[in-house]
Amino acid sequence: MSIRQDTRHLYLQVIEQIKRDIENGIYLEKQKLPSEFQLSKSLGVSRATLREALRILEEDGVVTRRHGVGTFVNPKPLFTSGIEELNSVTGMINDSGMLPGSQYLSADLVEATEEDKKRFAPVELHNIAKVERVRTADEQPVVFCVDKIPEHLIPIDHVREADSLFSTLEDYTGKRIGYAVTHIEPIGYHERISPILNCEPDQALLLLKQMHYSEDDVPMLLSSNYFRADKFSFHVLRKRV
Amino acid sequence: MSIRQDTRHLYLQVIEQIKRDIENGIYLEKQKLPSEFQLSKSLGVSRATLREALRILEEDGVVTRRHGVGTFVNPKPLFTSGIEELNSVTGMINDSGMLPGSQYLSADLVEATEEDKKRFAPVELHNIAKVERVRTADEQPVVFCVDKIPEHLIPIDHVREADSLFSTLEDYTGKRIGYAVTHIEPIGYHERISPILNCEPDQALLLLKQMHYSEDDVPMLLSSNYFRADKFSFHVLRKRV
DNA sequence: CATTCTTAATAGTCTGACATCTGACGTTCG
DNA sequence: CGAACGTCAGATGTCAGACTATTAAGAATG
Repeated sequence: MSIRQDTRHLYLQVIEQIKRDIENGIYLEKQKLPSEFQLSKSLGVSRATLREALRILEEDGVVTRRHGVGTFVNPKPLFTSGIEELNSVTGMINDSGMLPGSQYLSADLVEATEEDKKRFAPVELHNIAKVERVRTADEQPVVFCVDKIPEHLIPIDHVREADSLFSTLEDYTGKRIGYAVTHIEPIGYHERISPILNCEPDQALLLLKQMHYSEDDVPMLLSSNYFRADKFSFHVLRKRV
Repeated sequence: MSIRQDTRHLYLQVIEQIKRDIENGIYLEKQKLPSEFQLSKSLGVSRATLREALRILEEDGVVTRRHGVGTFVNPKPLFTSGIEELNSVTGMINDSGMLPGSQYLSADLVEATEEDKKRFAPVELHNIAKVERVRTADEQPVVFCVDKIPEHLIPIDHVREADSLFSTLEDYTGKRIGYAVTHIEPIGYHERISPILNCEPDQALLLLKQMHYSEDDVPMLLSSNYFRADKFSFHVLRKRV
């Protein structure tokens, strides 16, 4: 038994607790939450702290607050797991109820190109591990992946054994991947990749070229994923600003 | 002189004020903001209110807060105007410093398909205006658009004259488009559209199929935009959840 | 010189109070 | 009877001040 299980800030824990409670059906959609006074008592935090948590939840669209009325649980988003939610390819295949797999085409230590260096800046790098894989769902090839990882982050031997590069990288470095800047590009036909994915000539691919960063903004992984558009569909909630 | 200029909640005004100050260079990138105590004094609000504002700014990635150290202005938006920011095609072309234009191919009142009805649900519709246009930037064709608008929202005559369907629709209905659910799809070669956009056979297109909603969630416009991928680039900040 | 201690500054949290808004109910008056 | 108004309770919004936890940097120590 540790003295202190959770050293993170209180308001973050409160956010998670409330999200959990909504998830678990303790607070129902469209229903009013207990008043701030009651909630702060039952959560064991001050009203000020609770309010910071509720602000964020409101900002995230989880709840709606109305002055003089109360705080209400928003109906579930219809549009979850859009493209703005970052997930590993393994995770995406898992989520669709299929069995993820990998076929290694190559895994080499190569010299970083100028573009690589620019992308990974300000981290200095000379050699990078370049991994080419075909990702499969129920044995069928669906994604072609080119991943580049700075040499010092993970030994190349580990890379070869990994099924999910994502979690291997996280386990090994102890850092969690927090976000990725992703460029979206359509590919009509790719001389090399399309045949590998068993694509008909008219089957287009969607290329997501992503620079992954740790939660503290350290560049960790540059990957180019070519998705068969008939196997994956992406959507996004675009908001007017 | 009104009794009261701004009836919105204080913390919202504080957020805007701080954003303005950052915009205007009063607070510089990477620099530390004044302490919460000082800031609350200079803004004339309580520390609690200021903190709610700072929380949101942190959540939005505008600032970073470090316990015991201070609040810092984040270096800035490498990632602005990603795909999650909804903008009309006219707006996008404008933003890139080019002259937007439209070429009408057709504008007819047609019967809604079953799929249309499903998309626009729960609004009931029978006939919809279907508009096909080629959007140009500096006279060059860059986007092919198919827009569908429920008949009752806007007379078809108005549609034909409109350069920006987006703003015409907003002006006419008095409702502002708030967001759009967008499906992302790569198109390799389109028999009809590719030639219209003067595309080489290997030039892929990016199709954004969007259902636009007003701020109060009323479906207003269904549009399919085929972008020349060499003329537009989209990116998105994907966050781990 | 390296390590530890002290201290100042700052964000995090708590308490209790008052202000303002909303919705519901009851009263008044035409 | 019905519409307008008044009142009130309960909720979120805002405030002031105090205390805690964390960090960084300088001082003291070995």
